[in-house]
Amino acid sequence: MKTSSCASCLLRSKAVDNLAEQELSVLGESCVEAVFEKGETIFKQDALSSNIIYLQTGLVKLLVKGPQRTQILRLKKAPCYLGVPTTMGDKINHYSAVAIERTTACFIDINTFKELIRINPDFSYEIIIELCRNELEQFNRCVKLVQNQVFGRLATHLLDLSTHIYQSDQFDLPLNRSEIADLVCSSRETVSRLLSDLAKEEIIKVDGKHLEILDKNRLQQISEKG
DNA sequence: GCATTAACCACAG
DNA sequence: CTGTGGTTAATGC
Repeated sequence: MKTSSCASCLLRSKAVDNLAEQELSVLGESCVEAVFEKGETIFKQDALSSNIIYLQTGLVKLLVKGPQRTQILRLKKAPCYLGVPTTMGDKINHYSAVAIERTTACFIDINTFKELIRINPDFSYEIIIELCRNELEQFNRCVKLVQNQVFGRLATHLLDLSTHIYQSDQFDLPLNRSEIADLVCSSRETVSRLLSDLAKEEIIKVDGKHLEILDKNRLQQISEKG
């Protein structure tokens, strides 16, 4: 088994930047790097989890099995940690993570991670910050989902893809229509229709999975007012 | 009542 | 896998 050299890693997290040389080598010894192709599962709901995942590159969707259908909790883009709540908070995963782009992930042994949290406050601080930001994002998403109409929910997520994930007005949708529906809590048909409607209004341009945002202001209005 | 919203079904590229 | 049309139920003037 090859051990990773976290000391020389260019993609390491801000938290890991705070580790001393000796801590870095401890981390490296308990850390394994793996590549996931689009569609491959990184970890699975209900399975035992004994690792914290750090995403170096790529894009991932988090899924939960609901009573009716599978819900997409959210998308997560590298660099970020995955599974801290689900691994620290319980023995099993409460959700699955599936790569939706080619993704490189480091698997960190939970005991090593806990030990680093314990001995290095600057490391812990960065982890807490990331967890807190996550929680705030989740709260916002929750309110949007519950109080906005589908139009607004879809618009919000298109803007999110554009500004936070791809940093461009043009990108290829990483999900099919049905998955977008699972993300915005709607049906596949409605997503199809709304995308064509937005295209008719010349707010966006759609060609299969390719999407271009033409009128960001109007999309923002729709996103806010629903 | 009448309009709007959005889900479900069905069927065709 | 997608786009559209018809139908239907819930909700709001």
